[in-house]
Amino acid sequence: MSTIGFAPHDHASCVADTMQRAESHCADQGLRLTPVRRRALEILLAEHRAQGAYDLLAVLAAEGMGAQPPVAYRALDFLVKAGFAHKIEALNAYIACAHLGECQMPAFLICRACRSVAEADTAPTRNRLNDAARAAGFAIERTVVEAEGLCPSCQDAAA
Amino acid sequence: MSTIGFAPHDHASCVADTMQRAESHCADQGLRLTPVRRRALEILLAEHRAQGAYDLLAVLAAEGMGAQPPVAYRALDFLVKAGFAHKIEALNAYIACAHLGECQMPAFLICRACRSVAEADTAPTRNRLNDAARAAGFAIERTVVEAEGLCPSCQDAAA
DNA sequence: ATATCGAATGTTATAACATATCAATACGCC
DNA sequence: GGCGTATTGATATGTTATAACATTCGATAT
Ligand SMILES: [Zn+2]
Ligand SMILES: [Zn+2]
Ligand SMILES: [Zn+2]
Ligand SMILES: [Zn+2]
Repeated sequence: MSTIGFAPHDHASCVADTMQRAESHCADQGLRLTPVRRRALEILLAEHRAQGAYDLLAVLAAEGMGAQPPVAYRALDFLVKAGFAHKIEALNAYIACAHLGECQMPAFLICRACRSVAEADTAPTRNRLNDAARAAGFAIERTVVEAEGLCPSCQDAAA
Repeated sequence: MSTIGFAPHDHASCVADTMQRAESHCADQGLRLTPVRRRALEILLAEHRAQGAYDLLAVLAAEGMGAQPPVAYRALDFLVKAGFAHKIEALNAYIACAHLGECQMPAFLICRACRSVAEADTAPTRNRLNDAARAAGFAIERTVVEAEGLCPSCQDAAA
């Protein structure tokens, strides 16, 4: 369990490492990390918070990289499919993956106040859900595990 | 773990029981199950499927119970807060609770083809998430556990 | 009975999130 | 160069959700 997102850390190298790994992953897999996609990933990575598609779009537009919703959604679609980003269903928003591509079944701790997000890998949950699914004859393709609440700093702020 | 929603069952009494329990729960808690709210619950209960707010609204409107979005969203808000319904975040849709108010931490199996939903209570998952949250100093207020895939009949249909 | 207050509803408008469609361009390959 | 595919540009539309304010309803207190 990493709590990156709530804890202070060397964020500059956090970003640099991830971009590096994204580059080489794309090279390996024959994926094209085009300028818009690359910039979209940088924008998501800039903060360990969920950002809406239109937030992303606003930044891209300000930089002259396309001003229509499809630009943002296409980039997000690519990043999600490549495993570089996740959609936070409870917020209809997006966040860069904290483990670049190594996620099996991500779980998120989501602050409702500041939208910061910590990502974990919760294999045990999958087992439990798998039991339930098997009993029901249900074929799981994707799982969503999200916990909403308050992060440490927002708890302090509320006190 | 109940797999109501996928398995055949006496749905008429499933509905009647739930409405009964909703009535008495409201009486106990001083909540008002007004005509619109009652009808909204009946509509959700009619199927063990997720229904969009605008689907619900269409039915209410056809019956002369209000034709504007806030009508549906207010009713849904009441039902969710009372524990009579859940929002399925992965679909932006709503479903009646299968355990009327007895849910601690619901988990859902969601068919992407027919939107039928089975509800389970997964206390063990909570423990795992709680461990993660405690380690991060995060205060969980609500959890979302959803598995998307294919229900038994839609698997058969696809075969 | 009637004034008052809070809850619920009616109504209009708009915000926020997401996709369909088709044309134009860039890229990799032969 | 010529071809097929992936990507981008652009317009329009579809879908989900809330803000804001007026009105009505229901219980309570005088
Ligand atoms: Zn970081
Ligand atoms: Zn926070
Ligand atoms: Zn039933
Ligand atoms: Zn199905």
